[in-house]
Amino acid sequence: MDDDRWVPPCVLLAVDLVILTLRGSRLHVLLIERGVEPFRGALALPGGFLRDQEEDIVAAARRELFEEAGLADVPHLEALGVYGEPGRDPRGRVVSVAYLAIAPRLPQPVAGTDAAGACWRPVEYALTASAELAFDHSRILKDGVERARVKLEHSALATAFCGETFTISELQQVYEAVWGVQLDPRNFYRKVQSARGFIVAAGPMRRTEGGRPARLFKAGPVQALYPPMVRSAQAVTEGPDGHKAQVTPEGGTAP
Amino acid sequence: MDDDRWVPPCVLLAVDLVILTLRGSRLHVLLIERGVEPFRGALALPGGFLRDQEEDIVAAARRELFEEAGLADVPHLEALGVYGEPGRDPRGRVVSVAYLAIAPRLPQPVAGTDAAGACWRPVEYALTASAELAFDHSRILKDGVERARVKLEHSALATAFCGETFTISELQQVYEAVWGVQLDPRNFYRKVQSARGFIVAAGPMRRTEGGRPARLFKAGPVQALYPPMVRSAQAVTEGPDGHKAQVTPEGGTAP
DNA sequence: GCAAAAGTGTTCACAGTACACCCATGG
DNA sequence: CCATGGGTGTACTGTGAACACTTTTGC
Repeated sequence: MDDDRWVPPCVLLAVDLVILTLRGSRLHVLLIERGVEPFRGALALPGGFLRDQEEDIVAAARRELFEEAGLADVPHLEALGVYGEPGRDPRGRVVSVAYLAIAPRLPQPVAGTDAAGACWRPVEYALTASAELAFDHSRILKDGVERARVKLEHSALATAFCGETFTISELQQVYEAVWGVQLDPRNFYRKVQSARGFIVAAGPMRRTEGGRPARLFKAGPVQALYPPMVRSAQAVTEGPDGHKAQVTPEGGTAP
Repeated sequence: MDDDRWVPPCVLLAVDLVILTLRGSRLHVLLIERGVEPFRGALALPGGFLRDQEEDIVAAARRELFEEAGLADVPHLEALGVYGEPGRDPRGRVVSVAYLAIAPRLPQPVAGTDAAGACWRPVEYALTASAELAFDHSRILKDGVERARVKLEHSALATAFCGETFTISELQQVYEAVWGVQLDPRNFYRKVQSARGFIVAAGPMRRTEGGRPARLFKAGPVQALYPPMVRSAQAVTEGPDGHKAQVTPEGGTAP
């Protein structure tokens, strides 16, 4: 790879964060308004450079999250990918490591030193052309949302969107918001309980808001879901004109 | 993220490659024997540093693959992850981007400039303690193999292990080798054909080696498989004492 | 009682498995 | 004719979707 004289080139290492949360049954992403060039004034994912040579990459991600949006204690950061094409950043060769996190109702973020403002935006809005994020952040966000959708099927991630304890219908709202579909409450009820170790009863307590009180659950011990929560069938989505349409994997309408 | 005086730190960017292929119905990985320090003489995944500031990361991966093992034309490199803990490389702060590739019977690799030798090793062997790869390459290889297993379920990746055209039982051998299980040929035959766009007939030609000639197929147009090839059931694996045992997702034995 | 949400039971269709059986070739 | 692997038909079984129905609360 190198002879003794040749010295490998350096690159600037950055982190970017896709932080997703649920607000009012819609999926939101944390964005900041950039306070410095380049892309000053544009919306972007929170992130920034490594502070020094020794800083761990995940640690840098947590630090930036705190500095730019005042958020601490975000539970789990999952590596999403690397974005390092030459030319993606006008400041030079910047390679960015993207992380994905998911959390229950997070507090209103506060603007930090390099960010003129931090805010939650619905992901559909953030992905429209009118929002146009800085750098290649639209791409990163798109990858992050897709990753979240897939993870919901095979991992116990959905409970991370909820609070300490939750009802089954609250958990259902997570799936509906992230997947953008409607699910049958009765079948969801059983399906989620049949996944062994996914959720466990949290005391005989009950909480209410409307009809019959619901049992409370908390996240179970397992990470990998079996059987998985499959997304293809049973999924019913709102059509543009308000009626319901079957979602098929091909994207067409089922016969 | 930075004030005007502060300059972000540089890191050395490397690439590592997990190249998988099938040899004699077993899954093999491409390894090199390191010809330079550190870890001189140890086995490692092929890889190396970016050549210059402007080089694309995937391009660097392809270049290293050619330089270290003489392999060109490896079809598709998929980003596997980033490995960048401080201390993973004694030469300084090295952040490595790992790629995964999968290919049909690749030629015998040739040793390159920095590699004393390049060779195919069965993955079970490469993952044992006795093989002990350099750096954190055991971890990367483990992640790569697991990724390949999962991708076989949901994507048309398996055809990439085969040649231009292949029979259905050849395709089955791919699944059996990567998953480490045995499948029922009759059911596999139909299942693989029911996944729309996965494989398409390749002419009325037939090829033979034993019994009745088999139809030839080639890779179809789709990337995502529907329905997916599920791995859980129907999977029968050889027990240590030779008899067959049911594989359950929990790893236990089915009742 | 009525509305609303939680939770249960039951039916039906279909997908996955197992396996009997037929087909096409080489020796 | 037999061995070998390719390919088809079919019965059984479990899971998911659909939906009727009961339970428990507030008003």
